[in-house]
Amino acid sequence: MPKIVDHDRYRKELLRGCLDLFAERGYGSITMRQIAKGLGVSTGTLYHYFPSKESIFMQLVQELCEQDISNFFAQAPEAPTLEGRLQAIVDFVFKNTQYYSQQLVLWVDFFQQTHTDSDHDINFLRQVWERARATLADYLQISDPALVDLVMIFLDGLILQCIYGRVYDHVAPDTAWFHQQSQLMIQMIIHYEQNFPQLQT
Amino acid sequence: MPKIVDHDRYRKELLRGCLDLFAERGYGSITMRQIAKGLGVSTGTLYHYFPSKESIFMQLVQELCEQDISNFFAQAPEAPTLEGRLQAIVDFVFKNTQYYSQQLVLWVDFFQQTHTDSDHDINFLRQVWERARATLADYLQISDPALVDLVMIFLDGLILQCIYGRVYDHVAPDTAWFHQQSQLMIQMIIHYEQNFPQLQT
Amino acid sequence: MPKIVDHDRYRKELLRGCLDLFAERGYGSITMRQIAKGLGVSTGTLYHYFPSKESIFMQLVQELCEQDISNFFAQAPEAPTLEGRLQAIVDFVFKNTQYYSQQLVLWVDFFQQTHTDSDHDINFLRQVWERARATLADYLQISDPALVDLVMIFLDGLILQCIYGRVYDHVAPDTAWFHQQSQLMIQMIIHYEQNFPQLQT
Amino acid sequence: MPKIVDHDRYRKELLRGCLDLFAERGYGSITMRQIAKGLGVSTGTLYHYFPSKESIFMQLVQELCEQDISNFFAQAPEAPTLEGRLQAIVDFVFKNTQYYSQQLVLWVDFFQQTHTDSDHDINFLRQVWERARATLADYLQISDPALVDLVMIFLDGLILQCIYGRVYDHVAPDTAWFHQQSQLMIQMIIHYEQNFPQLQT
DNA sequence: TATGAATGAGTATTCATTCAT
DNA sequence: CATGAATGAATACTCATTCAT
Repeated sequence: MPKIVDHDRYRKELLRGCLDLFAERGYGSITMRQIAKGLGVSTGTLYHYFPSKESIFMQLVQELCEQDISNFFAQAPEAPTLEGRLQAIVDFVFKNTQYYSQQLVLWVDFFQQTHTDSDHDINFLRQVWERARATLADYLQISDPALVDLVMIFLDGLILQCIYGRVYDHVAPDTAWFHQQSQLMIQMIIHYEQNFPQLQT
Repeated sequence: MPKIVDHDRYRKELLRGCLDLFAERGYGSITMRQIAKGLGVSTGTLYHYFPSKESIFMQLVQELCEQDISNFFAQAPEAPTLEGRLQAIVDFVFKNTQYYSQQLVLWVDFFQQTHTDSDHDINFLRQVWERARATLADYLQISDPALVDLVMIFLDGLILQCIYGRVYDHVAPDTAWFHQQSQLMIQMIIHYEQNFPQLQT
Repeated sequence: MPKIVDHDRYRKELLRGCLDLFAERGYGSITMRQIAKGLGVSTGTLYHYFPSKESIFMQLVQELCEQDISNFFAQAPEAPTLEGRLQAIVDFVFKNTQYYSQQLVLWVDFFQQTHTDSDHDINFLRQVWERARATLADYLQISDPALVDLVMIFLDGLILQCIYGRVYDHVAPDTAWFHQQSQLMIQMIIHYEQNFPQLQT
Repeated sequence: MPKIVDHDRYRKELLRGCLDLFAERGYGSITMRQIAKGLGVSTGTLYHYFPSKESIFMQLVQELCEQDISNFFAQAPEAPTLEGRLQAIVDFVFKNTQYYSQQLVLWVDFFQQTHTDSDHDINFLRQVWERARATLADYLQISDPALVDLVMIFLDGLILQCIYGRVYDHVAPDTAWFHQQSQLMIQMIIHYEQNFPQLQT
């Protein structure tokens, strides 16, 4: 009759709590004690659920990719036009600016980590990444991978500028600026796509 | 005064040597001994020129902003058309992909650092940033700040994708992909600008 | 009372399983989890039967002393001559070289433990030790305690050399060498005893 | 103009200070902080001279073997008869009972360590060990290796009994007992050797 | 009786920093 | 100027032990 705890469930719960912590302090700087404290458990418990700091980090990256990216895209509203769908995505990103800022920081951290330590199982991340791109392509109903990539580039760049903006201004991202840039990009794509129909399905 | 010049000269020399080091291991993970070793000096000497690790980091960010961003844009070739100038910029970024990847990673680190430690003099960075944007606007001869921002967003996103690509594939950025995306973006801008002339000077 | 018997029975069973574990890793290095795993039980169960790690160790030493030393000597064959009896003992030790190597290591560990922690009830060990010596004297039919001690010294030294040998050569103890040394010692004792009859009963 | 310290000299000095510490608490139980404190330095300094705890331990074993065993045997007095030389050795061991007790404990610890961790360079120890035996053979002027081994077995067993004695009685080794056993052994060897002259050079 | 989740002090080791030379 | 020895607090991680189930 052991203490009844759904080990896996609790592990994922803890994992979710780690995003803020890693995003705020970064992989290299945050300590296990800080993580444990942030999660409200002891270091011993943390190690009961995760074998190492690196493992937490890797599992977190994986979990976020899998759960959030596909999940959240599934919740996206239906829209009849490409413009509407692009708008929906941009709105969605805007509503979750902080979340995606954190995730971007996490990914860059991840880049440094893997880049340095060499031997890591990176394949699973690649797959998740591809799935994210496929989901986006699916939702937008764009078959040309180049255009999908362009949208991703734009969204990444947008998030990055928000991060920089937060550093310089210590303010929340500028709504007006965000929408101005989004509209500009959407208009460009729509406008361009009307003259180069091969871009769309 | 000659001594001071030498001292300062050497300091900047050391500083330049730090970019690779910080970019590869990240601010949080690299140690002063590793930096010293990477520069070929003793820790004592390092502390003779810089009061702390944080100081090196901050000075490095500043130095790179001041020197490189504006400097390198000044070296860009003249081009009669907007398309040519955009092309020149994209080519330039492509030729220095590694450098800008490192710098992007450095900036994200910087974000975490300042975000966490609160009290830092960030103003000088803001100014440098504005100067970089102004330089870009100047070179492109675009007066609409929105469009300049869009170009920056695109370039940032592009670099970020290169970083991600390096993680997944362990390869140098894909030349063909890079150019495909660049052309798409440039064509969109050109195409769009021909129908919305208010965008250009 | 049957419950208590079962409890005690199981406790001793677990105890016997601990010898290998303690002997291989040493008291200081082995962990309770390793012991539990080695015994095929949970840490909780281990603590159900033993109040602490130290307790397991002490009980193990006691158990081994009581049970094995006297027990095994009792199983020794009858022999009419001193030479035969010495031979029987040496053969017995040789057949159980591994066991006695482990026990010797255990005793040295015990020495460190008690030596450091000061307050332990060591008296029971002293008694067991005396009983072992008495048993040996009895079996050999030697009344001179000095000669009994000499035999014990020789046996201890022999085991120790086997341990060293195992470290250097990573091989099982050398049978030929073992017998050569035993014969030499036995001959010396016999030879000496014939000229100094006061040594024997 | 660095701080002038003879790195190697100081390292060996620290090493010598470690014998008592390791012998008293054992490799597995002693902590680096305790070692540092016992040596009167900081943990940082300790790690400046030794890369790891294991390294200290291994270097200590090597250092003691090399320096002490051969050194101290060299200081042994000349003696015309085998009896005199055996006496000299026994006296020497007796005078350094504590030292050799510690060393024996150290060796048993070493056995556990190497036995467990598998891959260690043990060869150098084997060589030192052989040198020690050769030195002993040389001094005793005994050419029969079997007899040399017997002496070593006797000495090891003697030390071991002293250790056990210390546990039970909490007293210094019993001088009378030590000499009684020594005399018995010496007489046996002498007596035996007079009838089996092949044992000597 | 048996389990294994939880704890937090403790472990080996690292690190930014200082300072005697 | 330059060195690298010295420091001790901090880090990732472990461990004996407890206790709810």
